Amino acid sequence: MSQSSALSESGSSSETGRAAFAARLRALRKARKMTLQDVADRSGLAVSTVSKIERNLMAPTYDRFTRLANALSVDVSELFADRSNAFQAGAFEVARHGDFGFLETDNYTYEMLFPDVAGKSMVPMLGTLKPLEQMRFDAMVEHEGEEFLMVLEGRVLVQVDGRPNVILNAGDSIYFDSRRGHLYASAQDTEARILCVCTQMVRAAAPDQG
Amino acid sequence: MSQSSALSESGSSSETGRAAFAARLRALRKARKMTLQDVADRSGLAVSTVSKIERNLMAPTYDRFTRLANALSVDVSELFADRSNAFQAGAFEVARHGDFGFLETDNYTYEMLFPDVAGKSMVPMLGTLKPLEQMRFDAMVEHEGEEFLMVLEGRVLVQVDGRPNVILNAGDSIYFDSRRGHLYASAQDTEARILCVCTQMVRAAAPDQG
DNA sequence: ATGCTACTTTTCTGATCGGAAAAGGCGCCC
DNA sequence: GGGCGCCTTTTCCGATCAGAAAAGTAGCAT
Repeated sequence: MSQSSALSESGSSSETGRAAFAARLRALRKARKMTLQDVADRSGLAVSTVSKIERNLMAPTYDRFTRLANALSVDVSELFADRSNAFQAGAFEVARHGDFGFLETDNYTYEMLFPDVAGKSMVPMLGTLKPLEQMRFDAMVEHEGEEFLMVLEGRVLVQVDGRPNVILNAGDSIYFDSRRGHLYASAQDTEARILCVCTQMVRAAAPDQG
Repeated sequence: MSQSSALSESGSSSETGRAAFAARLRALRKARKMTLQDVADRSGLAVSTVSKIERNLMAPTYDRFTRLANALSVDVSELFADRSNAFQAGAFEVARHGDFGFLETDNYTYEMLFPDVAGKSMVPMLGTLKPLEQMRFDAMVEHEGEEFLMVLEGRVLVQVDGRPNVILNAGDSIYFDSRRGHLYASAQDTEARILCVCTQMVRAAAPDQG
């Protein structure tokens, strides 16, 4: 008893998601049309144990945990992640040229590709960059994840916080940690076109309402 | 499979890699210059518990588990995955046009971009596709992760297992689950150029060497 | 219905976990 | 050396987990 106040398992708020986990576990088993016995055999656990875990009557320890993942042949992380609106297995989507959602900021015009594919682990977008003189320079962006940029047309100036500026020509590319502040601009007086792929959604960087 | 192949758990029913897990946990804490007390506070666990877990004297249950991940502010999956050669924080690398490692297969010529950046979560590559008639069709590739493909030049035929074939023109792109077998080819009698980004390393698909 | 079979839940007991407090280190200052 | 923080490990015991076996539930024959 006692100390658990801070942890408060009972409170729905600070749940560690065990209920969801339990449900996921059962769902995974059912999806494979396996019985408790099957899972028990493949994992080396007792049937009763699997049953209790699935009904959230018991919190499995590390070992049972990994064995369960193993028995269901999923990566352990899949047992934790809520994939309810995750990338759908077997997903497949085509984006025709010009077929996308626009995202306009002070500095950029981005065309988000595949805006309808939820939970994808990469976010590809096409960008049109204004010339340097027209840019606001207080608007460096930083966000979680990694970023890949390739220049399709024109010349692009890339500023990454704490790194020397780089000029990229068409066909050049750059890969960096998005957590560093970064900023792109056309390096000439015409617009440039880029393809940019992030591993995480970029918040529609509020330009100056800071 | 994927990640921990090298770790070789061997006996499926024996060790579940807890020792490695324990070590990783301690390493993570040390890297953050946190004490057992710190982790205990942030996780709501007892100091002794954290100590025991780190020394592999105890197998934490689901709840302690997620709390620990939380306290160390890592994703739970990171506690399982061995990131010994992970992406370096603040990484930043430029690839000039023509500056890459070649990867030649029966069907494709790929140019891996940023081959030296280890542990990046996206693997971008440029590809030159031979015309359809010259392709081997028994060599569909499938691998973990997701895949993004954009056509830079030419017209490309994309076959994805269980999906209708698609012809992409320059500027078109496609996003799909790489676990479905897939195959690209130039849809005309000249070569096509593509940019392809995967979320996982593509094994140098041995075409038919058993 | 009765029985049969396949699957799941409950029960009960030993094993292990989890936490508070006590006991070790260890470096440092006086 | 003794005292003193700081961090870690050990001890001890209640709480929880884990498994074997018993009991319950459901489908499906006869």
